Amino acid sequence: MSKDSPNADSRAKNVTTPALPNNARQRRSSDQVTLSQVAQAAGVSPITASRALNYPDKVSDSARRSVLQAVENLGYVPNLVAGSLASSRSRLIAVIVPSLINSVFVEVIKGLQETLEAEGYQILLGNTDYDLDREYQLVRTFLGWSCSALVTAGLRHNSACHTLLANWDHPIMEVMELGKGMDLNVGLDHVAAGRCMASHLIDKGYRHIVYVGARLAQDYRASMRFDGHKAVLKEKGFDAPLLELDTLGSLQAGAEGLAQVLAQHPHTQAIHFANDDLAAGALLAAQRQGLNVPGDIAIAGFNGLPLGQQVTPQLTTILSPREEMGRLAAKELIRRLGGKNVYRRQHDVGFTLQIGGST
Amino acid sequence: MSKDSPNADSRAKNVTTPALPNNARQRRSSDQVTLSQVAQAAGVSPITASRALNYPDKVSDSARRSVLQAVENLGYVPNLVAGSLASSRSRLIAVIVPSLINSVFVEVIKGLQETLEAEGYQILLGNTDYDLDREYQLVRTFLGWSCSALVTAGLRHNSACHTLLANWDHPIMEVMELGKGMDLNVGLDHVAAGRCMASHLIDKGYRHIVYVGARLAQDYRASMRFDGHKAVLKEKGFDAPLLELDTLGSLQAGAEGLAQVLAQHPHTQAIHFANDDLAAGALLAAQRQGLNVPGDIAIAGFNGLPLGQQVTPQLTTILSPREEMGRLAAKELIRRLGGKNVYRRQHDVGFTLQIGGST
DNA sequence: AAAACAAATGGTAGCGCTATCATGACAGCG
DNA sequence: CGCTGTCATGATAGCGCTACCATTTGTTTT
Repeated sequence: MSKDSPNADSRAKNVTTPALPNNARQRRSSDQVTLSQVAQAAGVSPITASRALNYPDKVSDSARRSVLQAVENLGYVPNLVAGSLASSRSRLIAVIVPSLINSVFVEVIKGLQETLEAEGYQILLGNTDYDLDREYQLVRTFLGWSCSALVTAGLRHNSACHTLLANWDHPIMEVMELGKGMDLNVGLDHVAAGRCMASHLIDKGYRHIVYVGARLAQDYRASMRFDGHKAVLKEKGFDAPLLELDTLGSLQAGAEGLAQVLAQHPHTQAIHFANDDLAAGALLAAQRQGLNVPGDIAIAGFNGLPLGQQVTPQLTTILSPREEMGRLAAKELIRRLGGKNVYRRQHDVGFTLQIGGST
Repeated sequence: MSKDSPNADSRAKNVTTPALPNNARQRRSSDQVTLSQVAQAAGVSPITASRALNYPDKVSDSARRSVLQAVENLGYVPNLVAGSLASSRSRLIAVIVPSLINSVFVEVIKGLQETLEAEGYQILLGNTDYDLDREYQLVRTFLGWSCSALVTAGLRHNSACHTLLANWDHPIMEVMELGKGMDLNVGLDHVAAGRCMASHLIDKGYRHIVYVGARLAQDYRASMRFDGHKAVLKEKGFDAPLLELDTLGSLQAGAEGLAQVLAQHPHTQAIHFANDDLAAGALLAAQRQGLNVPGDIAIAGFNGLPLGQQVTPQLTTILSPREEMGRLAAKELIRRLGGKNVYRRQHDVGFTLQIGGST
């Protein structure tokens, strides 16, 4: 076949192509209904259709009605990606927690979620597994989604993350612990909580008290509680031994912690556990071994998990308002996102010493 | 001042303005670094910069290096919204669960999350509170984000939701229960699980067995387990009374359930609880009341929560592989998203009867 | 040596929506 | 009656990125 005599097909191409100024390409992947189609069906312009959906009182009743009708008829689903790009507002809230195993964070998420979802925000969830570099990566990704705000557990970040967030011009909410954060902060004073429980144990007459935590470098809030605990004991002139477990907090680990304390510190009268999972695990293990709680050994926890309230004797613990923390954080964010003035950047949700029969 | 003799300033304006064809508006809200700036700094075209980041082996080593360097220098954070709009791929996975209070769903999320995040997907989290209309709303919203896939707990949806999903051309993963779903499915057979536990109780010699659940209309999987339970009891010629609590499953509710069963069915020998929270609550309550388990009353649960393993006697339960369910669901989704063939749409993760001392 | 091919890069045109400005209609007012 | 102000609507031009094609250069094949 000579190249001078192209076949009909290629000639057809050569003839039709110049008709269009450039080759008109087709990129639309799906057959998704667009706002323009809705607008056309409703007999209005695309921008009016947009307004009818986003600012209903900016359009006439008739326009609004016909747009909504068209949406219904065509089964239109707004493309939020396009909307966000155009408006640089996404109604996404990034939530970054260090763990999903630990029910404490889940309860905070729950509080956040119910409040934010009611206001039409969606949650983008990230889990750092207690790794600050991972946190940085997640923050980067989430900023890329033009999130309306970011919630993160804790006040500690690596320097890259800090820089990134400091230059970000949206609300940042740091939850769990109380302190001077980057922007907004809702939490409780963990050092004070540790002091509170230590004081309680001393008031009860215990002198040989061991603090048991798990992976304190990661769960640094537990280590802040230990700081408070230690300070009180030092003030009273007592030793403050620490036992650190290598496994993450769980019932199983609590049983292990009890065994180690009994082995290493046989005179121990009371154990102050970093959380209720550990404490309840120790309490149940003590019972299996026939130890009397608090007679042989007193046990205290932290968090006020339901489990601790149901065991016998009831676990002495410090009740932290976790869902409330989430809800308050969400409310404050919403205030801020609504352009309201923020009077306080720091919110102390407090805690309650709950004295059970275990001490 | 006559209007014919404008001052120098306004004349300057009048002179400069016509130079631009139309008034050049400025929309860029933030001073965010864009890919074009990165490209310029790297001395390549924007599209090459894009490729360097998204398809590193499609560009030369030198180009890749200089782009990455420029990214670093300028602190560029990719705008994922823009990228998603252009490519209609978002690397977002919608995850819709009925509850965050129930730790079972959280564990599934955990399994999903760790697997998906490792592959660079982000989770958009939604909570229906067991409301199918709410589910529909969430699905609509999430489809608007051009999610890469959607994970939802359960096979039941309202008709609008069903239609919407049926016309959606991305993978859909329905988890928790096993059955013919819309697309992919990873779960376990709840009827069989109910049968399994009922058979165990009968084998143990119990005849008067009550099933206790909470809000079965919502937690319909618990009611499927009851169906299995009932079927077995009927086959053996026994009655299968059901007690339905009005509060959601919790330790507290379990204690309440025990009290009601003892009041309404005094001859009851065994209680088959819909889940471990209820069962453990009842077990702990029984102990507080001085009842012997299983002597006075046998107690069984479902899920295999750690709590049930730590109480004495250990709770007889059915172990459901929840994190595994999440991980498997995520893996199958990733296979599918990677364009791999799917050999099986249904995956049975199974369950294990775990016999403790409580029956 | 010419032709065919692959690899690297770039120009262009959107993705679907909304911010911005412009316009036309209509009321109020001196 | 013209002037200003409000309201509803529309035309236009991006948001920042990537798909698509075209082009260039270097490498292999016949």
